[in-house]
Amino acid sequence: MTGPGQATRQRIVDAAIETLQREGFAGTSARAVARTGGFNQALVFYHFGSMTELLLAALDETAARRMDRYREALAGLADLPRLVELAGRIYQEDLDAGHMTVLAELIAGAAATPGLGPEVVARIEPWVALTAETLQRVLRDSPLGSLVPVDDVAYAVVALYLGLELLTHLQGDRGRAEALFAAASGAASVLGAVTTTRR
Amino acid sequence: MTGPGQATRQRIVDAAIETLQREGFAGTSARAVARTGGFNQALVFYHFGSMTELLLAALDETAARRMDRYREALAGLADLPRLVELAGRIYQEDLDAGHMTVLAELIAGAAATPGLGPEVVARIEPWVALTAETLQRVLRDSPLGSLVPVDDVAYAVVALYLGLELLTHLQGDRGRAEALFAAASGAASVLGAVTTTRR
Amino acid sequence: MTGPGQATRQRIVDAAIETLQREGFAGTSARAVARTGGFNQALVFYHFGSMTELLLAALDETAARRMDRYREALAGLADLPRLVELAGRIYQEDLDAGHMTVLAELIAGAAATPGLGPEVVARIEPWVALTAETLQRVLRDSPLGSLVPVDDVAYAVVALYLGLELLTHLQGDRGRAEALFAAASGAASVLGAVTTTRR
Amino acid sequence: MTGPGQATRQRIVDAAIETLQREGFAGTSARAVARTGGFNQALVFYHFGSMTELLLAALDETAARRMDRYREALAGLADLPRLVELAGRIYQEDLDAGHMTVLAELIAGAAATPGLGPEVVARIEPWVALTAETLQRVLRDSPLGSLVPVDDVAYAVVALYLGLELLTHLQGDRGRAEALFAAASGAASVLGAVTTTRR
DNA sequence: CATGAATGAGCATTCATTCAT
DNA sequence: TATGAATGAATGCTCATTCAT
Repeated sequence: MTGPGQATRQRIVDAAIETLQREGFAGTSARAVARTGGFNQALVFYHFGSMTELLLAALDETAARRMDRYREALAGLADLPRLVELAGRIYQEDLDAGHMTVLAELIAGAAATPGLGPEVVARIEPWVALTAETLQRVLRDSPLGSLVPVDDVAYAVVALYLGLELLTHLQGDRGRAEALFAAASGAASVLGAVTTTRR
Repeated sequence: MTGPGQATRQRIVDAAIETLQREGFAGTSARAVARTGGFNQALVFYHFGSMTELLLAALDETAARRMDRYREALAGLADLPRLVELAGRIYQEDLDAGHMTVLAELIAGAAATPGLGPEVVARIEPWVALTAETLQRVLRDSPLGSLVPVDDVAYAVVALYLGLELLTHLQGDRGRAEALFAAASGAASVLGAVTTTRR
Repeated sequence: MTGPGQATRQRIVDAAIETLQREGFAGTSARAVARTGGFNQALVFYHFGSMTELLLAALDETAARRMDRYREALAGLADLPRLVELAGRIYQEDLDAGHMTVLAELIAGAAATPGLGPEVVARIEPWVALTAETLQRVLRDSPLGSLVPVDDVAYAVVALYLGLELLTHLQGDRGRAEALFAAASGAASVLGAVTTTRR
Repeated sequence: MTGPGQATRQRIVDAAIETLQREGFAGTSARAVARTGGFNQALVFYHFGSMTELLLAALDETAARRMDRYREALAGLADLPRLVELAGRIYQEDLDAGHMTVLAELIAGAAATPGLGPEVVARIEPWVALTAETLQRVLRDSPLGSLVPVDDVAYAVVALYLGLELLTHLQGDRGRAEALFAAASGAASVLGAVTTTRR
C-alpha cells in the first residue's frame, strides 16, 4: 500500500492535477502530464492503464482534499446566514486552489470521452449528499425546513456552483460571483432573522 | 446575400450544431462536421477560416433561435409562478432540441481553445440581460422587487441553468432536473400567493 | 495586345513579383498572389493556366527590366576597373529592388517543381551571354583577352552572382558581399593598370 | 549513446538526405522522408521534434562527411595549380555523392522556412574558414599572398561553388562546370608558374 | 518498476486547380 | 472576362497506447 509504486502514483496524480489546472482538459495529454511531473509518459499507462483512469484519479484526489476541508468547515454550522457566508468563502478558496477547475475540465471533457460521463457523475453525488445533509441540519429547526425539498435544493446548489465556476473560469474575472455571494449573504441574513424570530 | 454560398454556410453551421450535440466539443473536428454534413472538410475553412469561427457561428445560430423563442414566451408574463413554470418547460424544450448542449460544450471547451473564452462570454451576456429584464418586470409590483438584487440573481439563474444542463447531459437522465423544476414551481406558487396577497 | 486582359495580366505578374520578394517561393501561392494584388485567385489560372507559368512570367518580367538596365550601364564601358565597380553598384541595386530575389527563389523552388528547372535555365542563358559579350569587349585590347576563356568566366560570374545573392539573402546582411566587391574593385584597378600599361 | 534509438536517428537522417537529393527541398516532407526510409512518419517528430531540426541534422551529417574528406585532401597541398585541380575533382565527387545538393536545397528552402536561415548560415561558416585557411597556406610563399584579401576570396569561392552547384543541378548537365574547372586549372598553372618563378 | 522506442490514427489548415455561372 | 464555390490531396504535428527490454 505504501511501496515506491504508491509514491509514483501520487507523483503522477499530482502532475495531472497541476496540468489540468494550467493547461485545461485538452492540454492534459499523457506527454504534458509527464513533462509536468518530470517522468516518462509510459508510466501513466503502467500505473493507470489509460488517460481516463488517471483523470478520474486526479478528480478523486482533489475531491478528497476538498471534501475534508468542507466537512470540517460545515460541521459546526447551524444557521443559514453563516452557511451562505461560508459557502462564499470556500468558493473563493476553491478557485484559488484550482480545485474546481479539475472538475470543470473533466465535465467538459466528459462529453467527448466515452465512459467518462457516468464516472464523473458518480463523483459528484457525494457533494450533493453533503449539501443536502448540511441543509437538513441548518433548516431543521426553522419553519422553512418542512417546506424546502432538501434534495432538490442540494442538487440545484451543486449545479449553481458548477455553473458559476465555469463562467468565472471563462471570464477570468470573479467579481460577479463575489457580488452574488455578497448579495446572497445579505438575503440569508434577512431570511435567517425572519425564521429565527419565529422559532 | 442569399447565394449558394449562403446556403452552404447554413449547411455547415447545422452540421456543426448536430456534431456538437452528438459528439461533444472534443469530438467536433472539421472532419467530423464534414462527415455529419456530407461535404468536404476544406469547405469549413473556405467559409469560416477556422474551426473556432465555425463554433462561434454555431453558437450564434442556436442562440438566435432560442432567444426568439424565449422572448416570445416571456413577453406576456408578469407573475412569478408562471415564470418558473415556463422556465421549466423551456428548459426541457432546450434539452430536447439540444440547444443548450451547444453552449455548454463551448463553455466547457473554451477552457482549452485559446481565444474562444472571451467570445463565448460575450455571447452569454444577452441571456443575463434577458433574465434580468424579465425578473425586473415580474417583480416590479411585488414587495420582493425592492429586496432582490436583480442583476445578481439573473447571473445566478444563468449559471444554474448552465450547471443543470451540464449535469443532465452528463447523467443522461433528466429526472433530477425535472424534479427540481417541479419543486421550484411549487415554491413559486407559495411565494407568489404570499406576495400577491400583500399587494 | 493591349486590351483589358493585358492590363490584368500585368497586375497579376506585378503581384507575383511583389509576393515572391516579400514571402519567398514557398509563400507565393495563388492565394497569396491574389491577396497581394487584390484580385480573385482563379484569375491566375484563367490567365496563366498554372502557378508555374505565372512564376516564369514573373521571372521574364523582372529579367526584362534588369536586362535593360544592365545593357544601358554596360554599353559604354571598356575597361576592367570600371566594369567591376559597376558590377558592385548594380548588385546592390538588384538587392534593393529585389530583382535577384525572384530569380533566386525560382532557382530554389525549381528543385521541387517539375518542369520548372529547364525553363529557369533557359532564362539564365541571356545573362551568361551578356556577361560574355561584355567581357569580350573589355578584354579585347588587353593581353588578357587571348588568355581568358571568356565563356567559362562568364558562366562563373553568373554563378558567383547567384551564390552571393543567396548567401546575402540568407544572412540578412550584405556587408560581406560589399567588402568583396570593394576588394575586387581594388584588384581590378591593379590588374587594369598592369594590362593597360602594356597596351 | 549507441542504443537502437541512435541507429534509428541515423536511418532517418539518411532517408532525409536521400529525399532531399531526389525530391528537392519542397518535396522533402515528413511523409516523403518516411516513405524513403520505410518507417513511420511520426518517428521523425519523436526523434527530431520538427522537420526543421531534421533538415539541419541532415545538413550537419553531410557536412561532417564532406569536411573530413576535404580536410584530408587539402592537408598536404601547398601550391595553387594542384589546389584548383583538386577543387575540381572534389566538386565532381560532391555532385556524384549529392552532398552539395543538400546544402543547396537547404539554402534555397531557407528563404521560405522561418528560423532556418540563420542556422544554415552558421553551418556555412566553417567552409569559408576552411577555404580561407587553405588559401592562406597556399599563398603564403607567393607574392600574391600579400595582395589577396584571403577572407573575401574565401567567401567568394564558397559563393561560387554554391552558385555552380545550383546551376548544374538545374541544368542536369555538368559539362559547363567541368569546362570551367578545366580552364581554371590551366589558368592556375600559368599563375603558379609565374609566382613560383619569382619565389 | 520503469523506460525509450515505435505506431496508426487523428488533428487544423493550406494547396493548386476546376467549374458553373 | 471574371468570380465564388468547391474539392482531393497534401502539409507539419500530436495523440493515446503498446511493447520489448
